[in-house]
Amino acid sequence: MLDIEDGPSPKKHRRNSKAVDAVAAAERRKQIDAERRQLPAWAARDKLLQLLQEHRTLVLVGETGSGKTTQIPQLLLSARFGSIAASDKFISQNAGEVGPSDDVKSPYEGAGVVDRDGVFRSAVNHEGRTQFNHHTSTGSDVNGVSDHGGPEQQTGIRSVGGSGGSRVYGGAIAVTQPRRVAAMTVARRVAEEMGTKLGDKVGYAIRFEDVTSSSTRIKYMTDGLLLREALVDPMLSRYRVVIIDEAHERTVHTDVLFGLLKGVQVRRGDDFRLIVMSATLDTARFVDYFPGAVAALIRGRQFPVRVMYTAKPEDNYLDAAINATLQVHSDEGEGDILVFLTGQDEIDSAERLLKEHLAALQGSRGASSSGCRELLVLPIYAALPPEQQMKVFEPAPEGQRKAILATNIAETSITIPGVRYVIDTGHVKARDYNAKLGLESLAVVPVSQAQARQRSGRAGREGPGKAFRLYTEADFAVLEPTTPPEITRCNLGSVVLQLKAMGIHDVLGFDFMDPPPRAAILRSLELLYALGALDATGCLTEEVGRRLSRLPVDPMFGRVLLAATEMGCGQEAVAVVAMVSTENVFHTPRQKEREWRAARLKFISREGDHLTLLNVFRGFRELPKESNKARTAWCSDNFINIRAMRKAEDIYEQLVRFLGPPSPPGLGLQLATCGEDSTPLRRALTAGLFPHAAKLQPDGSYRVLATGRQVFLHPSSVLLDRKPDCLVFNELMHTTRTYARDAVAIEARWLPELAPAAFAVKSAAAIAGAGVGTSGGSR
DNA sequence: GGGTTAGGGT
Repeated sequence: MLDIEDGPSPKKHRRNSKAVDAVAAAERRKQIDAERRQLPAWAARDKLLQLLQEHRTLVLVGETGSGKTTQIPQLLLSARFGSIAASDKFISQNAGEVGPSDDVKSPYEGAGVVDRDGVFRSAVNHEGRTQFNHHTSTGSDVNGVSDHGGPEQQTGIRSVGGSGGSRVYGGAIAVTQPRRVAAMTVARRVAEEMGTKLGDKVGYAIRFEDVTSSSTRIKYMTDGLLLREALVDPMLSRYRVVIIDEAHERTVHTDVLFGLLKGVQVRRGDDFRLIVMSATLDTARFVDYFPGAVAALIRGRQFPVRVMYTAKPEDNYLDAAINATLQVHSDEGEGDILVFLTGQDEIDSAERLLKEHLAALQGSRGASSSGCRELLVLPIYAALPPEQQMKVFEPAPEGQRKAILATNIAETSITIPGVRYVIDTGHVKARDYNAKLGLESLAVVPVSQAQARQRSGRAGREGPGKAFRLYTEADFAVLEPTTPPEITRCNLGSVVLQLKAMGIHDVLGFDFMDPPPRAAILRSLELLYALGALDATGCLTEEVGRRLSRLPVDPMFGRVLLAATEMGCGQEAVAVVAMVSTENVFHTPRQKEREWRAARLKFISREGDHLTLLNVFRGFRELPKESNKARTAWCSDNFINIRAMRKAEDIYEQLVRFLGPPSPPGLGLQLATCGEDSTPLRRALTAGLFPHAAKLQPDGSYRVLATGRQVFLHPSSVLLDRKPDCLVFNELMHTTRTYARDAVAIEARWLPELAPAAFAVKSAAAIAGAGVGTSGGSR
């Protein structure tokens, strides 16, 4: 044991405190060890390993609280899937001590009544023991794992040119997450569980941060980052196992990875293992997609959530939400209320209405009413400044209850402690993309059943909860089962460019799990051709295409950067591109419109939004980087979102690293400055954004030159009261009308000069293999 | 003349 007795006294003292630390650490390890064994994933480990030995793809359903994300990678490592000796201290210490899985299964036995949609309506607790209830579902349950899913398709694996040949592959385990915070926090936890330093055996990598080393065996990372790695290393040769976690979220990145991984599997054969982890039960899609895949279930640990529906449809969900909040507040026991609304505006007005109601109630009851606790109304959405966001995480003061009015940020991205009641309006503001029109839209639509379940589940994180769905059970039944994958409803410019850069020529034939609309792919090919990233045969061009694929920005903005380096305004262009790659720079609360408008005045450039954003960036950069206080105050005073600014700064620095240095990954380009002359910058913007060039019409609207479409300048644009004759804009967004957002004034005569390919008619409609056409024509 | 869900990038 620990020797705390020898040595001279000063040293002894040090050793003593060290020893105390060591004892504390040992205690902590013991506790962590105990916690691990409580996890359903722990109980499942033998079965899981067996499955993984027999199958190259495992589709693992691990419900909330199953411990899949932290435990499965460690399990693989201990079984040498991560090519590390099993002498790993923690594992060897414990490997022999584990009893039969059934021994550790019992603590989770409990009972819950699960209805058809898999949501608890009520639960029966076993006397004195059950705190946790798990979803039960299909099939029998052995050691917490049950095989389910479709018939195995072992024959589906084809070996092409021998499985892997003599290629020696690396042995690390990659675990992808859709969000950076998740990658960081899970890595930290697992490092602690394994008793190693973060960045040693366990690490993480996200866009601006790489906390890994040559000894890293388990690497948590964002899915987008793994996709980036695939660009350089298409066989993902550093990894013996890739785990795609939260696969049910179906991000664009996971969906592209699926297709790539399928190819990797074919080529690497038995040398490679894929685990697709999902929190929802619909594994059939995954099992059908990956040849030879087998599905398994690890039960979760969630408190029961009782789901309630309205008896009749509500004609105004906002009013209904306010009434429901007040009703829960007056009728239900302790616990905070989480209300799902669709957007900032709606949240602002709900907040106002709720407060009015509360004030009226207070008034009618008189100040002496003591039976009624206070209700603290707190908004949360992504654009809210961090200091206001933080308020939802603070526990409500004694005798008060929080009502949190949230967008879907509270569905997955953040977990708010104390929530026992969820109010689901059944609506969400969702982005969609019309490929034929090249038009994004943002509209309030009904949620999917999966989304409704996710929302309800937020009530059962800390104790039994209740979910109030502001629609009828019949209405729930006719909702879409799941939200369509994002890849089927977004602009594919970057995706197509990445695929091309990875040597996938036939993008239309790429094996997507859910193929995007053909029109969306064609449109992206056209755009990339117009930008000069693809040649007439649909192949990546070296001078433009290859370089654009390396830049972590939208291809149009990448083109702006390349042009800017030639036009002597690289510095400014990098700043502008960094700023437009960031959402929500300006905080524009409705109640304080006069204030934020006044604050914005000093940044406004008459030439457009890009130059206005540049002024903001310059202003921010003048503040000392190390003075958080000064920066926070400046942002707060100017109604500017500090998170957005930090992100813009990170992107700025990353882009400078990519563009400037002479050797790879640097492109060795000159980043000169154009000072106060905006012309070079506006010309560079034109060189990349010309597919979005528009001309003023007599009625004050604009006409997009490439498509002939009528659009309106977005009311947030600084050009709204100036209306230049010609402009380029970042994107079109359809809400109440079709709006052009982020516009800059240009000269019409620049267009044929800077974008001859697009503004001279060309017939490239049937270009080899890829159906590349022209983007627009001259007018 | 009038308005922006949430994520993510070697």
